[in-house]
Amino acid sequence: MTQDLATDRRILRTRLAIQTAFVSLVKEKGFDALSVTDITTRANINRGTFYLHYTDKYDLLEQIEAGIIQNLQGIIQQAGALDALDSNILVEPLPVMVEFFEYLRDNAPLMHAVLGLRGDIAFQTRLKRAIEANIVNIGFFAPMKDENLLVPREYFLSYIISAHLGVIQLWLQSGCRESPQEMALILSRLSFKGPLYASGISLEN
Amino acid sequence: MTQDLATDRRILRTRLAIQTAFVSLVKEKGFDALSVTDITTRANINRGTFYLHYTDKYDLLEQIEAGIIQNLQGIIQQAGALDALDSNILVEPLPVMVEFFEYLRDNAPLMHAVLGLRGDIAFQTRLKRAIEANIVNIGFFAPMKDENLLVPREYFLSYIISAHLGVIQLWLQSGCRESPQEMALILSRLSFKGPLYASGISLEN
DNA sequence: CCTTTATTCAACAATGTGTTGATTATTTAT
DNA sequence: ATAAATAATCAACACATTGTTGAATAAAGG
Repeated sequence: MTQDLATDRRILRTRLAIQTAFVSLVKEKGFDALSVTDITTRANINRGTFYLHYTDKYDLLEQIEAGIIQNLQGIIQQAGALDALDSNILVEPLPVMVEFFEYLRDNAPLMHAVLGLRGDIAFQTRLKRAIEANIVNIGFFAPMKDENLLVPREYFLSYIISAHLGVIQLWLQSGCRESPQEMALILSRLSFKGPLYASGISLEN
Repeated sequence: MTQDLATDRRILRTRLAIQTAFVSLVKEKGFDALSVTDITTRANINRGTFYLHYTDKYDLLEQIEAGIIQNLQGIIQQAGALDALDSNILVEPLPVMVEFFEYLRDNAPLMHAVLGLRGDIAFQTRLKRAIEANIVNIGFFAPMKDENLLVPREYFLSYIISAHLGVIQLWLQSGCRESPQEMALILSRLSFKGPLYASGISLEN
């Protein structure tokens, strides 16, 4: 008698139209400059209909972002801990990283809208937190013992996650020219050997 | 006869009132939710007066950000190239990094408004570009030869600058508990030895 | 003191918001 | 195929914010 939320084709159609219009409008004029009226005009739906699904454009953005985070979490969950560390990591990229980049590439317009120049800083922060929580949860950095730390754990995590996100943003901005494999390898080299080592600078001693 | 732009005390007073009100409002409700009316009410000035100085709240934000970037550029300019690389870097932080953190700490409410959770992603991007342009200009990474690169130059720069910014944001969010010296040292260790090395994980071979 | 000019004030049209109730159209299930 | 359910449309509404105006007032600098 009761049916799933949002299996009604009208609902699916409307939400898709809204989200598609939203993504294209963010690209064109940026999130700030965009109104609910803009979205519904572009989506060819009544303005009132928008409010049947979202409370405002911020709510729309958050729902889109929540979907992305869920998908990325799924990818991370499948990865195991970093227990088989060897120098292969500098030649063959981690499968989980490759999948990550494949997802980003396959959803490039969407990712561009939320992570690009006209994106959302709150999402960036939420994404970092979600990634941190997940990689810590699955014990990805299990080999990391507190007594061995040269720097506080929190700063290490912030450093490496922000670095990855920065590279991802540049990759998206430049049109995803490198393959997911190449990108995963680049990040491995930078993280495992150190950015300055990877840049060819060597420390004496 | 003509005098400097903005030496008139009324102008200085008004702009200061606007910027102070703006910073406190960003902290309270975020940039998005804040109106020109909010700002002028908080600043105790007529709404029309706001428009004598800024075209809208975005213009205000940009002018504030431009000032910050100029100040940070000044700090970088004073630093020399990375030509005296030795292991001291892991014990004594780079003076330029210490100055950087001192500026951030001394302007914490302002920096929080533009870099914090309710901040501006466009500023982040502009800041990264400005830093990149400056450190490249002064030859900070002069020892970095293209033939030695294990990864594309652009990704190396994006990686390391984003990493630094991420650590800075965390530091600001947590209330600047560590001293500028400590922070500079943490970043040196992470960058020169590599984040994973600094975290105590060692690669076999 | 006097000139300059920044600020104030009230008013304006324009645009967007979020909500309403009645109507129409579409979907789902029988 | 048809009926019941419900999503989408439409017009209208009060409300808030915007950006601009011209005239009056206040404060600064020389």
